[in-house]
Amino acid sequence: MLKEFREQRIQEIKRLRELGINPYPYSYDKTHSSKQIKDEFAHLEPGKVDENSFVSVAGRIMSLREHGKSAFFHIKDFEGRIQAYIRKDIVGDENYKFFKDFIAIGDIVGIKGNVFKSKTGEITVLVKEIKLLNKPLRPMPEKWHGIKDKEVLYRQRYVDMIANDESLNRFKTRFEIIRMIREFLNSKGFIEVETPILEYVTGGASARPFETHLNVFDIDMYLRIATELYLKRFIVGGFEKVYELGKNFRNEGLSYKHHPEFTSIEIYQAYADYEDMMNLTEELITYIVEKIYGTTKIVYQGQEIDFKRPWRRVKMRDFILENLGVDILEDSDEKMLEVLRSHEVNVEIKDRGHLIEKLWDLVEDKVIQPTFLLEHPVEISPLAKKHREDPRVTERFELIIFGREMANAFSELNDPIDQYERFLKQVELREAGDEEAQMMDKDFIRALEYGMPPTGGLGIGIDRLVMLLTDSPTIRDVIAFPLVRPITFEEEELESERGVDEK
RNA sequence: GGGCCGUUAGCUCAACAGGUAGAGCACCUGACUCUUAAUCAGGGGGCUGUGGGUUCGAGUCCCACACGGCCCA
Repeated sequence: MLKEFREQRIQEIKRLRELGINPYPYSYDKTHSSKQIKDEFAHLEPGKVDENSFVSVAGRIMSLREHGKSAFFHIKDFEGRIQAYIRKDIVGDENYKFFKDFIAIGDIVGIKGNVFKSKTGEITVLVKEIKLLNKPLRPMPEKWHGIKDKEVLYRQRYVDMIANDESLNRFKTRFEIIRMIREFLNSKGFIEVETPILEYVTGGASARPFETHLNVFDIDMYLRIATELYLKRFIVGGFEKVYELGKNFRNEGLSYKHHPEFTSIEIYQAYADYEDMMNLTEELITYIVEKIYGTTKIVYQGQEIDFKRPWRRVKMRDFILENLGVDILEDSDEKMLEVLRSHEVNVEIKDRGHLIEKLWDLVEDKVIQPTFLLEHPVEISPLAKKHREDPRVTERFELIIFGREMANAFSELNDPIDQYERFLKQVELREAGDEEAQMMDKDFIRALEYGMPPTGGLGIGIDRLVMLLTDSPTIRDVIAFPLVRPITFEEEELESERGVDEK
């Protein structure tokens, strides 16, 4: 069937060429987008053609209703859909025959004409001229159910975006959010910088890195797991407000909230502390939410989330104590282990840091509304400055929304001796088999020895933020081309053609 | 890694208790000058994910594998 369709189309293209029509022309002069037409002519009276109007618009034909000597169709462009109406008495016999013989659903066309409002009140282009801009070889997906097969959605996102408007819109929103973040930070004097993706040692997070090899020096390298340590080198060097928005890589599992290649932003501001970063976080995220929704309230997976400031602040110690009755600062490792076991948590690595992380995992889901979780213990925060009033904890916060970590920030540790000792502890853990423990970065220590001003740093997970703001249940819905288990192109094609194609 | 569910026409989905595989859309032919899930008449399209087994007979039951989804680690 698919093969027949393709054959038919190839024959059609041949006939077009014989008629002197290029099925793949070079450009088209558009005057309007679909949305501009709908906005500009919204005032028209139903049934009347605006003789003074002239528009030229292009897009893909998504539906087609023929009525003998006339036809209605919708074309879809980046901004939406617009209806067009073509009549034999207006375009002439020859052009109408061309339309009937050669124009079909899925084709990309350009149309020129006047604008009118149909009897049913829809803004419509009355076609004077139609030009074929591309003749696809494959059939479009079903017109009102779209594509539901997740495998096709992920492997062939272009088909998803053609068939499902909400998919196209989701990605529009994603890149809109990214643009707004840049807009916001640039307006505050932050400078977007770039740091290496290929690194000799990688750090700034607890994660297993991807390894690769640099032939020219014959050394193994890592893909970065975070941008933190290089951004701080910028601060040492004299930059005061920097950020980097880009991809990080962690060689770990896939889940609804994890993807090995993901996007984050890290922001550093000299002479600021974690309080300042909390304010920045609130301001930045409410700026985006209000710009997209026009209000501070959104609904995520049926749950209302209110970004109205100020957001709740709760200390990690207090929250775990309230919910599990265990004090992560005072109680013994044994007590914590006991609580974990009573919740049937399997603990593989039994150092204090991991026990605290596991305890937090148990209660994380209880935090729905935007909440700053404060003052994480030193053991689990090797890059954060100790709290000015309690050296057992750090000046750190995580932003938690809907049980998910959305952001992580500290008053940055700038004491080189303290940092060195923290790295040593991480190295111990690493040697004890914790593959996610951080690596010693001696050059980073050296940089700190030259002096880094007091600095506030903040990282935000862009994919998770986009999930929240587009009401997407899984991270793969907001990554345009997510990881999928590789099968060869031929296997993929066979899967859809079911062996009908002989080559 | 473990458990559960799924894979049938290009797409979205049916098919009782094991008995010749079906619908809508899409595609092709024809009718129709304000339709919008247009309508009407006709037509083509399937190795039921892959491999094995049970059976006179398997989309359906059993085993293995592949891919996907959900939950757990």
